[in-house]
Amino acid sequence: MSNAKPLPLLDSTADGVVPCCPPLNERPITAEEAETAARMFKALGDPVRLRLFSAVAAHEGGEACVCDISDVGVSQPTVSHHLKKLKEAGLLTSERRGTWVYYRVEPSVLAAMGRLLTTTAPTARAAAV
Amino acid sequence: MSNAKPLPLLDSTADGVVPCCPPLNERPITAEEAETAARMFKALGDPVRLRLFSAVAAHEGGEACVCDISDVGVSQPTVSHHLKKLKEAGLLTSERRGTWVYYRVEPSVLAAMGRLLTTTAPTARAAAV
DNA sequence: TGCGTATTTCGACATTCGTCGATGTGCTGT
DNA sequence: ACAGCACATCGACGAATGTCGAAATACGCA
Repeated sequence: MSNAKPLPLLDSTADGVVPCCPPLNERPITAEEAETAARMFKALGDPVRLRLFSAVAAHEGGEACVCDISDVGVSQPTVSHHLKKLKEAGLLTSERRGTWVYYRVEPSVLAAMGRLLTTTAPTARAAAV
Repeated sequence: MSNAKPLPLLDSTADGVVPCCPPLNERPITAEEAETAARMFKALGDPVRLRLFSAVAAHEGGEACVCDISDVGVSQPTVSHHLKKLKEAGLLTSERRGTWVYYRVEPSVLAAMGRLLTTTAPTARAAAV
C-alpha cells in the first residue's frame, strides 16, 4: 500500500544527511530538536526493539531477513510491529527480495545518535570528575 | 523519604562502572543486556526529558538547579517527575544544597550509551556498501 | 516560631504502548 | 490454478506513560 512512511529524522537537507543536533552537553537543545531526537531514542527504548536492531546491525553483511531475527520471545506480528516502528524512526530500512524482507541499519542515523551522546569539550570543570 | 532508588544501570562491579554492553553492531545483545540498555534509551525517549538532560549537561559547571531548567513548557511537578525518571535511569544524580536541588549528569553512563552506538569494525562486507 | 520559597509527592485522568490471535497480502513452487 | 511459506495489517486488550492541580515536605530567614 505504499505507506512506507520514511519519516526522515535527519533533515535530509542537501548533501544527504545532517547531524540533527550538536552533542547534548554543548548547548541545551531546542524543543524542536528534542522532538526529533527523542523519537530516535524512544525507538531504542524497548528491549525487544533494541534486540531486533542489534540483531540486524550485527548480522552478516549488515542486513537480515525477518526470519533470521524473529527469535526474541514475542509473536511474529509483534516482531513485525517493532520493525515497523524502527523503520518509521528512520533507524532501519527494508527491502523485499523474493520471499523474504531484508532489514538494514541506516548508518548515518546511528552516527547522529552517537554524536548526541559524545562528550565534547567539557566546561573545564567536568574534567575534574 | 529515602526511596532514592539509584537503580544502577551499569552494573557497578568493582572498578566503579562497567560499559554494560558492546556496540550494538558487534554482536546481538542478550535479552538481559537489552533490558538494561533500553531503560537508558527510554529515559531519553521523551522530548521534555531530553531537553532537561541537555540543559543539565550543557549548564555551567555540569550541574544545574531545578529552577535553572524548569522552563520547558510543562508544569513544575511534571519537571520534577521527569528529573526523577532520569535519576532512576542512572543518567542524573541530585544533591540538595541549601534551598535548591542540583542535578548533574553521570558521565560514565553517557559514555556507555555512546559506546553502544559506536560503529565498530564492520563485518567486512559492510564496507562494500 | 512562623512565613515564604523551592521541590517533591499524591491522586486522577486521557493517551500511548506492547502484545496477541485472526486475517490479509505477496511471492514461490508444484 | 492452487497450496504453502514469509511477512504485514487489523482489532482488541491491559499496562504503562505524561500531564496536571492540590497538598506535603524541606530550608532559610525574620
